[in-house]
Amino acid sequence: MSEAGASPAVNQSAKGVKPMDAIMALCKRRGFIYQASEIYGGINGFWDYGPLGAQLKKNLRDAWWEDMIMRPCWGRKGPNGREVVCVPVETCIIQHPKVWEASGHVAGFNDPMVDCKETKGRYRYDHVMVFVPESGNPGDKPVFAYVGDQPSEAKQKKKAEKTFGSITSVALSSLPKPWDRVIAPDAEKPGSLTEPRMFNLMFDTIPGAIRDEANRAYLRPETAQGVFVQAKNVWDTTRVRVPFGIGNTGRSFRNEVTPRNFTFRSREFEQAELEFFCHPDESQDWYRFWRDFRMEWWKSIGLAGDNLILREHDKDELSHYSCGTSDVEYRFPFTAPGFGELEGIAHRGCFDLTQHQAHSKVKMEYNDTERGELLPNGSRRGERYVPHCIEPAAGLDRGALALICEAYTRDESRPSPEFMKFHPRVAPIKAAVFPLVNKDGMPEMAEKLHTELHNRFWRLGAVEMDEKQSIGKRYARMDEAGCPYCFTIDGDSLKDQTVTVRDRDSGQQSRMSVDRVKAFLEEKLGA
RNA sequence: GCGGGUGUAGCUCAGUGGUAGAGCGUCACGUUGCCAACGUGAAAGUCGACGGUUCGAAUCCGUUCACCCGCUCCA
Repeated sequence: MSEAGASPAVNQSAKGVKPMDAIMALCKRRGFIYQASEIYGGINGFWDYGPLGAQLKKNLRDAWWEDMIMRPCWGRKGPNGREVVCVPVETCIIQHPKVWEASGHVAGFNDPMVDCKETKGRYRYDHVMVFVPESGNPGDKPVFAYVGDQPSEAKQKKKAEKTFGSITSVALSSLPKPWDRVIAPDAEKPGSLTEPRMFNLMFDTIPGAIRDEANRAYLRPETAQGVFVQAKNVWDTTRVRVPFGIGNTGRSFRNEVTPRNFTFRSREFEQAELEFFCHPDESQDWYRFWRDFRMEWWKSIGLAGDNLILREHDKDELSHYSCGTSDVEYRFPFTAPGFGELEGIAHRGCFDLTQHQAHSKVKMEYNDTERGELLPNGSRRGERYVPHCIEPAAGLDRGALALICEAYTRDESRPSPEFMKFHPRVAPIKAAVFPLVNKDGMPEMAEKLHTELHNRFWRLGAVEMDEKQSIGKRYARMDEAGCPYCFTIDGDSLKDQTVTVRDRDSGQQSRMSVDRVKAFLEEKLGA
């Protein structure tokens, strides 16, 4: 999952932006999100979920698991005309350090690095050399940076000789800053190199009782690599056939330079990633398939308005190995009028498996017995290849935050102006039961209904009973928690066994037989 | 990383050197017959933390932590 950040405004004014302060206050007040270690003053970049937030996030995670692993894409067929097959794994936060060397994450961890703003290249500071005129004085002409033994060396040398004639090379570190006349290795314009910086983007730790630097390991910065290093085991041991997906969810850790924007950029966060493996020839079809489905999925759980967009990366934004990447982006109050990434869907080609094959010396080729030459006996010879991979990688904390922001609604005309309009599927409290008045047999009948509903729906979320204070306050409390349906037992209920159901969003009430309540909720909750 | 702002009860905030406050929420009792109703009462804060000045600090000074906003950054 990349970090594209907010994209530019697209014809949207900032008006109608919800107040982030009020959303954060509600999150605290109602127990959605607390600051981590709050009693000690908090810790930068870490957040905890309270009871409602934990259930909300669980519902989001469950929805992902159900719709991506258990019944992928709601049972629809993939571009190959067959049902989509996905299996789960659960891999460790700490992997062998070589995993992160192969993935490219470790590069630049221990050494000062310079970045190129133009090409997005990153170089070890002490590896960057510069061609300068032999006289030592380039005047107002640019000088040419390169990295030894890289293609950039010959290219830059040619340009430098054309500019200065006889040249010599010096270390970048010997040049005075700012380097506004330095043309970076693969860049066109001068001045694109940043100051050298130490990057400490992965958290590290030292497994083993004796503290020994040689044992240094890292907390994973993404769950995806756990899938790649086990992909061969999965296709060797589980009878899954390409094309198929492997899902992995869990915590990841990044030492973000600037944690910001509530939980949006946290140092500890949870991902839900799918790596979908397919034949190279089919990869473009699968890429489009997953991109479109993931957008549709986020809409289905309540991000249905124009605050959600699918943004295809420009060519110059793509990683060098990717031939397509899209982001599902949400217009958060703090990114408006721009957007922030919820999920990246990347065509990763065979980059990751090839990298691990090279570093581990373990063949990552898949033997596809549905392909290859047809033999006289009717079977196939089989085709061996490194599968290509489509990666829909979602951030669950960002997803939960988007659900919260989208749900937050203020309507001054309502008795309870502030309420959370969660989609029933993700709402942490699914239903509540109230005795209109706490006497005359109403509490007993309410308790009976509450028990019945709880026994039926506890797997999905809370079913609450509230008999305290006035009926209006109880409705308001449930509105703020985002509970979609409240059932009230009144005097008539005891006579004719009916109850009223109140719809959170409209405030409308209707009466139904108490026997029908369970079926009503089953339908509304899709249970 | 730079600049600005904020930090006092669960939430929103008042309190500029002399007894720690309000509204809302929460809880209890009573009342209450469908939308944050009413009455009475209660609980709840080492004033972000540490240090300094002072007879005395929520208040002044220094340091620090956290959050928000704008730049920067985001392998």
